[in-house]
Amino acid sequence: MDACRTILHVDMNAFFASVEQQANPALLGKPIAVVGSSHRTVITTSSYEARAFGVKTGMTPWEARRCCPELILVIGDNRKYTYTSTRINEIFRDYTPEVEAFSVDESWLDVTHSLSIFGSAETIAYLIKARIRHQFGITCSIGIAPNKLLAKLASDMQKPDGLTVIEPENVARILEPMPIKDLCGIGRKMERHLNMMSIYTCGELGRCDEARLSRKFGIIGKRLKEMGQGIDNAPVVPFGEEDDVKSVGHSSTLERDLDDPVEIRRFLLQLSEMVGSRARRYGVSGKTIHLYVRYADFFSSWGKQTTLRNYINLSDEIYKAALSILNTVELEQPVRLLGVCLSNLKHQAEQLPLFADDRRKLEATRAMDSVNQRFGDRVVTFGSLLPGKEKAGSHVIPPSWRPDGIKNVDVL
DNA sequence: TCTGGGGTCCTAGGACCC
DNA sequence: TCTGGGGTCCTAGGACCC
Repeated sequence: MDACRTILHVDMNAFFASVEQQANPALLGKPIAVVGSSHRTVITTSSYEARAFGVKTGMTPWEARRCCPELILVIGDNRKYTYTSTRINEIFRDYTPEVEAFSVDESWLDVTHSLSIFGSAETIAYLIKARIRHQFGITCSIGIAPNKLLAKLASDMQKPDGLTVIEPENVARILEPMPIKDLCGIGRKMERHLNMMSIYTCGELGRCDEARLSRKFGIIGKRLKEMGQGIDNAPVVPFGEEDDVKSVGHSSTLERDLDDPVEIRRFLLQLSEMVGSRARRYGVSGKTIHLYVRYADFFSSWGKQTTLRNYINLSDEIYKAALSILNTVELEQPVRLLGVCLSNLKHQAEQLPLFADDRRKLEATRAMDSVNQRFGDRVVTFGSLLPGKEKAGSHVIPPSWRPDGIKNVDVL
């Protein structure tokens, strides 16, 4: 096998909430939760003070207030989080160029080749913790281990402000009693399936017959056994070397359920414009359009996709394709959520359209994009969006957000 | 006052071609 | 005309992560 590596996993503690508490010292030491502006929002992150009352991610503000009547709700400010996340990742790169952002608040660092410079992985971890605390006033938990899987497991073992080392010789002892769902990649369903096979701990998973796992889970079987043994050869993939983006999508829950076709179409156009402008910024176009609808009852929903002959990324072309899908369906209930996603992507240099009309359309799109990039999304938009009775509520970025440019979106 | 948003990967089944 | 197999592309849906 390959040479022994040393990997750090850095997990920012209650990231969005901690950033807000630093930005407004009146919130320090108080139970707070970060939410979106829509009345249909959920808790994105809560401070440790709030978690002590049982406040959890995904709760509605109403549920959260029931746990914690003093809870302070803060509407998320994405610019603060993306700015802080980007600066923190710059700190990481002072210690190794091999930094992979897993999400807005988690990164892996391969420090194997930095140990001789800084002495030890623990030293690097302490330096990083001190700098983040000094510069941003927030804490993180760091795991140190021979691979990404174990480093992530380690960073979860002490929160907040923890530092946990899993030495190669201790892997088996630590994994033996560890519940399988603590492994990144084993969720609720997988846990249940494994439990039905009498597998509850990583130790049991690691000893399980590979053929038995493969019969049940297919090609994942081998991987599952390895996970139980703490084996993970996945490399840390640094900035700019990731796989190409595979899809670009936006979905949004409406402020109120809609059944007016005109309003539904207007919202669809708005989503198409968001998808299109991001695809153009990435320099990608795609030929599969996916439309997703969730109905008022929350539980029933459907998704349909269509694949075109041509690659597109202009907003009105995306809209047309999404609308053509919508038109094939008789809506059964008012609509709660709409989503549009562009996939089957091609990274391409832009071609000048053949016809003058199309060239003018492209120029108008570029002008619109450049204004929006300077002044924020949707300052300039299509006329039919302007009546804007149904403005989308502002969303807190999903924690899976990564700084632009982390994904490889270069024009070929 | 019920229940967010952005992704990736995998599987199964069907259409179509050679 | 019937039969089978492999490869590719497509749609639909589910599981997982943050």
